[in-house]
Amino acid sequence: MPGVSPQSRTLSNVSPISHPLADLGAFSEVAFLRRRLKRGETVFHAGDEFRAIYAIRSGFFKTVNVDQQGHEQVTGFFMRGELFGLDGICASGYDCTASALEDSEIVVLPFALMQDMARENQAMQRELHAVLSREITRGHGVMMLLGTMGAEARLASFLLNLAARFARRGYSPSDFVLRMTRGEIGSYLGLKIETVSRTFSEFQKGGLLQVEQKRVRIVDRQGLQRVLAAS
Amino acid sequence: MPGVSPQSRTLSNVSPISHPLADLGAFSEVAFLRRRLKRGETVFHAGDEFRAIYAIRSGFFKTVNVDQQGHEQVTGFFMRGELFGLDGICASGYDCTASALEDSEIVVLPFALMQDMARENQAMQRELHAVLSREITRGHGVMMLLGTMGAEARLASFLLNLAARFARRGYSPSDFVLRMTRGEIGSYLGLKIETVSRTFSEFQKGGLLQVEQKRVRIVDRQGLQRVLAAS
DNA sequence: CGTAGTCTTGAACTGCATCAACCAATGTGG
DNA sequence: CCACATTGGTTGATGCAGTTCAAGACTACG
Repeated sequence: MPGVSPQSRTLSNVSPISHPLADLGAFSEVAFLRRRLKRGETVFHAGDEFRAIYAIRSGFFKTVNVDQQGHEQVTGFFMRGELFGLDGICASGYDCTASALEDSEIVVLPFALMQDMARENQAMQRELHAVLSREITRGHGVMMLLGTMGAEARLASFLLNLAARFARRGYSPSDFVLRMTRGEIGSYLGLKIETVSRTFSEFQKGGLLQVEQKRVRIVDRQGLQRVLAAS
Repeated sequence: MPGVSPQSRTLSNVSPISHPLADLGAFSEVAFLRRRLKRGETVFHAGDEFRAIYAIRSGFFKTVNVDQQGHEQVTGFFMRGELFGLDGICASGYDCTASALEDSEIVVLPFALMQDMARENQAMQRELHAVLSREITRGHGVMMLLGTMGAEARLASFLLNLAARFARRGYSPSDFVLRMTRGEIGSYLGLKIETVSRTFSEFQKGGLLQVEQKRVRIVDRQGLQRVLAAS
């Protein structure tokens, strides 16, 4: 923490955040320790002692949970400005493994320090609580997706969610590159890789998407939303 | 808040909490406002302005989320000592509707006050953060269940989870009464009511359970765990 | 340039949903 | 207190969405 004391900082100038996860751009501007990761590197493993949460400055991450039976599932994808590692707070440790899907840079936010800051600064406290509750809400969204939607609706929902998050970062919401594999998408959506692949092809044939490998162009946004509604 | 100032209280004497959601017995002992509800009454609706979180003194609750398409899903069941209403913190409002599954009593914990207390008292802050992150972790568990398990494993997991929570409250972990309907179980587990019913019957025939209406006796706990492992 | 990882597509299978009928428990009004 | 309605639950028959198994194509990276 070179120079400036953490308590003197504030997050009150952070713009109100909408959708799925945090968008705490401001966190990533703060002079905390940074860390660079290459594609495939892990930030922490499930069971590691909890010390910090992480804000993404650049790149793309996934979190993977494993249950007692050894089933693995991707429980989240995170992009620039979003936070991960929020599980495991005050628990025995992280309950997931976080790894980079491309070369990335993150900001390490030691949680003890975050708590100190939250106690000193009400705006900071509110921000922290908002981040946590937003992650709870995101979980509910995934539950609904897995519990009530068919394969087409799941993929459509996933793509529209990605598009919205790219849009808020100033990227094109209709033309982007998927950083994750079909298998990872399937894991997240509770589908097999073949089903994901077939559904992509189907969307392409239906004129909703243009897909070439990892690049996706959303041709008919409304159409995708209709797929959602049709479920 | 009659008499005692909130800042003077502490939660540091609360025993460390394990499993699925909060077990903040201590919260319910505090002299906050209480509220009695009859079976079927709702505590809050999705979209209501967020003001408080709720601790259960007695009874049983469910939370139900609704998405844009109007799909409903039960996202949680909560029993004595557990907290609900954690979503919607610092968001526009609750994202679920909470209602009582039987005549119940809850403690209203105004969140602004909780935040004040958390800023004054580090133990309280830790407790609050633990509760929030535990709810995130619970969400991950449900995602895994919905994303990777078959019907039998889902129901087995559900019953074993209930059993563990009853046990920690001093009730029998092998003989209890379900407070929710088959439909509500199905909604929570991402299954149709007929599948839930059939799976109960199947477990009964297999000698794992004895079921009569809402009363469930777990005859072969190990067997249920084997069902989990078999998935 | 070759090998490993990723993706696509086809064909057959299966687990859960759907549709439908019936039963049991609980509640209501005459 | 009984007749009837309502709600919740069970069970069977059938259908289909998504899985599984299998084979081949494309891509990327050392």
